[in-house]
Amino acid sequence: MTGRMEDMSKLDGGRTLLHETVEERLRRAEQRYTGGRRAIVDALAGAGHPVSIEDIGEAIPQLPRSSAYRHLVDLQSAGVVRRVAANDEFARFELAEDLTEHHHHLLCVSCGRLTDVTASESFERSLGKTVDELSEAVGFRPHGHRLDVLGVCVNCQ
Amino acid sequence: MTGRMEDMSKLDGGRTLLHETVEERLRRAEQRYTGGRRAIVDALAGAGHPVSIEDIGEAIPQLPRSSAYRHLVDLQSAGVVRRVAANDEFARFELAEDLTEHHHHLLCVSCGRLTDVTASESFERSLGKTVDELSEAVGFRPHGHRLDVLGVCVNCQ
DNA sequence: ACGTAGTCTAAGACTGAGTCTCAACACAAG
DNA sequence: CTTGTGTTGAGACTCAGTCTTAGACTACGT
Repeated sequence: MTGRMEDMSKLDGGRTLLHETVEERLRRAEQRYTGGRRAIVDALAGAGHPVSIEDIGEAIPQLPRSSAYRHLVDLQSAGVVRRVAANDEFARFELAEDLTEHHHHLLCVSCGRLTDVTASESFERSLGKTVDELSEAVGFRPHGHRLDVLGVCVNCQ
Repeated sequence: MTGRMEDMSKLDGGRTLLHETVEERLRRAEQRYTGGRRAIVDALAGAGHPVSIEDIGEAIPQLPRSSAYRHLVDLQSAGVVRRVAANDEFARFELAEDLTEHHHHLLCVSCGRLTDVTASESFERSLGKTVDELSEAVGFRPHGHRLDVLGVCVNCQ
């Protein structure tokens, strides 16, 4: 980061609560909530879909890649960020599920783009039940699940 | 591959049909079904879960990595093999869905291992319906889906 | 204010999974 | 056997992601 980042925390909407929660989690992990980290959280919160390192580089050009990677690791171990595997070679990142709402992904097999979607309550219940059944059968202890729909997005059709 | 591989196609059970289908698909892609490729298909068919390059290297030590990677690319474009993204940095590979049966994965977040599981008919119907609804809402054209349960496997508990 | 101990950052060297190249090889058809 | 096309092994190469290091910042005690 060139110099400082004091103008990074642009006020906006209900984001204050998010930042407080993140700060709290980082503090618990004995980490500081610095400008670079805040900028990444802002980028993730504003995107509405998992973002790649490339996206982050475009959103925050002042932030060196090495710093971005390091921040993402720190944010992950503080439980703020989750790594998402797409089908290409690039990792994507999104805010931890309990900081957003439970959702699934549409994955475009042509351009690799991910889009967030939320399913109905009743489907989620049925899904949860199935997940438990499948896990129990082999002694697996489930922490969560992910459902990705593979296909072609509007732009690529 | 050192020399030839004529002793690679060990007879076994219902695998003959699989090999015929694979051969047909490769021929359609103007590719030959050689010993190295056959060995990879055998390894995938026998594993019961998506395998990493590492796994393939152990199962077929004579096969150089560069050849394994190339074969996997060829098999993918012939529609025989599918690449599976785990949550670690390593790619895994499994036979295309129409060569096995539709299934989902248990993904151990500790060791990265994937296990195949199949869900009930009725759940699959409900899942299919939800997938269609979610896709239609944003003009996405779905080709398929994947459901991964994240958690800790028996060995890692 | 001032030190100072611990944390954070930027820059770039480094690692390694996956790709590419190329010369040698296998097979099919004449 | 020869010629054309597809295949193979070996290793060089790429580049996303990690590690290292020297220097900058922050919190906190005095």
